[in-house]
Amino acid sequence: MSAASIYVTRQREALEAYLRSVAGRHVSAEDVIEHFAGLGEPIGRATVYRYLRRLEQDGVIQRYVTDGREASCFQYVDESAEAPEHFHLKCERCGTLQHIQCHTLSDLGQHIKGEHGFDVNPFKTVLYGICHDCKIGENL
Amino acid sequence: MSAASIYVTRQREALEAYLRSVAGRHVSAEDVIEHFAGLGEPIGRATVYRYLRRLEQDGVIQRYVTDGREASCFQYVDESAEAPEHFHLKCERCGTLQHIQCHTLSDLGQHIKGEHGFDVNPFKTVLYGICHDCKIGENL
DNA sequence: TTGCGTGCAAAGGTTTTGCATGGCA
DNA sequence: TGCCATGCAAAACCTTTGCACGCAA
Repeated sequence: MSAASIYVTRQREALEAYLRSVAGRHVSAEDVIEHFAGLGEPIGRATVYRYLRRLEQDGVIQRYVTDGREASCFQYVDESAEAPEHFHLKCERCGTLQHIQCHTLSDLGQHIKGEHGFDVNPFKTVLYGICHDCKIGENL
Repeated sequence: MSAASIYVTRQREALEAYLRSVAGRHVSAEDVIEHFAGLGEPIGRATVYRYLRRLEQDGVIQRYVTDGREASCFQYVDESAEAPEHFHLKCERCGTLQHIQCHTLSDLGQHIKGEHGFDVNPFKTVLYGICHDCKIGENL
C-alpha cells in the first residue's frame, strides 16, 4: 500500500517512528514540528506537511479536522493494535476531544451503509456536541 | 435570543434574508460575499464574517467545518420549518456533501447521551466516508 | 449626539509551492 | 549519476483585527 515511498531518509524514519509512538493520541503538524525541534534535530515545515499529506493519501494516518481556525489533527491508523474502531467526540464548549468505542456506533455504520449506501469512516469523523462536564457546569 | 442585535442596518437585513432564503443548503462566507457582489450591492468581507460569527453565537445559524483547507460552511437553524434534524455526510473522495434524515441517527444521539453523557449536535456534525457513487466507480 | 456598524487594508494562523541544494539508490 | 527529498522563503488561503468613517437610534 505504501508503493509511493521510494527513498528512505532520516526524516521519514524519524517521522514515522514518532507518529507510531503516539498512535493513541492525535497530533497536529505543529506538534510534530515542535517535537523534532525540541529534540535538536529539526525537520522542515514543508517536509512535515508533505509527508503527512502523503501518509494520509497512503492510508497510513488519518487527518481529521476539528473546528474553525484550528489546525488539522493526525492519527496513526493502527489496524491491528490497541486503537480499534472508535469515534471522536468534540465538545463545542470546552473544546475537549475524546475517543469513544461503542458497538452502537459500529451498528450505525452498518445501517448507513445498508440504507444510505454510504461507507462511514469512523477515524475521520468527529461528532460535535456538549460534553457531560459542560452540561453539568451550565445546567442546561 | 437575539438580544445582541441592537442596530438594524441594510446589511443585516439583507444578510439575514439571504441566509433564510437558502435555509436548506449550506453556504460559505465566500458564497455570501459573491452573492451580494453579484447583486451590485456588495457587503464588506469583514462585515460578513463578523455577522456570521455573531449569528452563530446567537444560535441562529450553525457553522460546520468540512475538510482541510476548505472554508467553513453555514446553515440556517430553522427549528420549525422543513429542515428538521439531519446529519451531514461528506464523501472523502468526490467531496459531495449530502444531508440525511434518519431516525437511526436520532436514536444514536439518544444512546450517546445516555451512555456517554455527550449531547450530540447533529447540525454541526459531519460524517465522513465514501459515497455510493464513488464506491461503485472504483469497485472497492 | 452617541456609539454601534461598516469597510478597507493589514495582520494572523495554517498549509502549499517554487526553487536550489542535498542525499538515497 | 539520476532523481527524489529536503529546506527555506514566499505565496496562497481563510479569517480576524485596527482604525477611521458612516449611520441608526
